[in-house]
Amino acid sequence: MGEKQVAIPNRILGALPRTEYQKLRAILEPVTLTFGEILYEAHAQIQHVYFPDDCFVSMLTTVDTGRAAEVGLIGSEGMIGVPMALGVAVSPFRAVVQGGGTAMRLKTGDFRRRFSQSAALKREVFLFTHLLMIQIAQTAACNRYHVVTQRMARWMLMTRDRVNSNEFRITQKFLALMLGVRRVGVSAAMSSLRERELIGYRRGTITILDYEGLLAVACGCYKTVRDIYSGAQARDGNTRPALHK
Amino acid sequence: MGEKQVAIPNRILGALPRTEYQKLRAILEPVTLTFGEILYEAHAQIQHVYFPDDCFVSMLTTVDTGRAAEVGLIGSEGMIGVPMALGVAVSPFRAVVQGGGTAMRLKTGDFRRRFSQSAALKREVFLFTHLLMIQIAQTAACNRYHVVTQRMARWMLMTRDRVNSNEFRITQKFLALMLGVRRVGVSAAMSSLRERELIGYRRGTITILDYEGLLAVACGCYKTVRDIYSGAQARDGNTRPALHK
DNA sequence: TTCTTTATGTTCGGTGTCGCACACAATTGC
DNA sequence: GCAATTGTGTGCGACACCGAACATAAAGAA
Repeated sequence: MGEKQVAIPNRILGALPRTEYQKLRAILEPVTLTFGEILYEAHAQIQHVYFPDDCFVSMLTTVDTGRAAEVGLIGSEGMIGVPMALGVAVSPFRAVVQGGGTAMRLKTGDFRRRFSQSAALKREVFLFTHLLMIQIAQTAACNRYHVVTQRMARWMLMTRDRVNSNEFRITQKFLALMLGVRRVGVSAAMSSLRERELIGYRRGTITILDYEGLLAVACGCYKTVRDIYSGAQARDGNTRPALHK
Repeated sequence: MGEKQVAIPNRILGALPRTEYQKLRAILEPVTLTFGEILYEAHAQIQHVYFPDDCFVSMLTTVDTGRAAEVGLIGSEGMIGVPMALGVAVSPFRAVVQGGGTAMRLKTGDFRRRFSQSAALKREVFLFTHLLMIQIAQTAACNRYHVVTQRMARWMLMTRDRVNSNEFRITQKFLALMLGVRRVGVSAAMSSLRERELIGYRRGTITILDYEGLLAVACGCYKTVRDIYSGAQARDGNTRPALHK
């Protein structure tokens, strides 16, 4: 039996064969990420790739000057630093910690070395890259078609999945920044949801009271992406149904 | 000297070492793609990957039921079938030929084989994957912030670059579908641009009359993405400045 | 030719979001 | 205790876009 099996919160790391993981383990550095911390500035060199345990990170892209919009939300299901897997050491996006917590990280050089040698790591990271691309594309369409209330509900549901809790901290101001709308719009949308008893909130803390109800308010983008993620991650052993030929 | 060097229109294929390309050449199948042709349906198996010569293809993602939005535009600078490079044989998007022309294609099995054996092909395809991701993300932000006229001008400029001509065929109806707006909106925006003598059009044919003027009308998203693309592709021999460490 | 189809132009009321400004409430620091 | 900071709620006019319906114009088919 040997040493106790410790649960690995991060899905990518958790999906690696035991031996692969052990090799990585030695060079993985546990870090605590705090709300607001900027992991990458846009167009800056990537120094580390991060595998979140229980934190989550927003990917933001900038338009014009000053205005930004969230294009992706990454938690324990993924990795921050996907460009490294594509041979690029510059992050096109700004990566901001939305929910504090712990993560494991690797120096870019270490990542590059291990990545080139581990078929399993490649497979997992590439699969996540694919999923992230889908999430970003869905966000593009979502931004085009759906109103603030729907997009906000989607954001809350996505966040819930990533923090694995019905309660999380976010102010209206920050939520407005993520969605790319005025705080006033978020304020109106949130009070509407509170009135319908789908959520509760007070001064920076949001609680999801009625998951199903919120799901009904949110646009289908949430469900679409969630199902693709969970479909890709539903696996027995090494089989990955549907997605792989 | 040997045989005559034929120009390779597709950038990915053109960037391969001569010997690599020769090996691919034997199994590349030249095809003619016509306007409206659907290369992949969303969530369907990928049968071929395509390397456009002078045609270009829209990637569309669906929301709700029936409504779709363009998330990417791919011409001779890229490849259709990026998920294959990530180990996934299912296209998350619908791929529709927007501008007819010729392309080279590979069966998925052939692509997989060659891809796993060619470092150069991997490098080029992964770089393009990275660029495509940036384009999609920029589209997400663009959809959020910019008005129809700006987005439409951006689309025209992107298309111009891909067909390498100031004139191309597209009806208001189709342009409306791509942008995810009403045809009425496109109609108004186009007549505004015509009045300012930035473009000309009649029954399905658009001509860019004033590139600089159109650039001024379009949102910065066009320039942002264009510069990243050309920066990544500016290369002397094998050096790829800035993007690679 | 005439008929049909396709492409483009115009009008209507309704609504979601904008930018701005201001008021109030809760928390923190002194 | 009080002041300062931060978070939230409201009102206002402006405007881009929506859905729908209808009108005109150009191209192709009979």
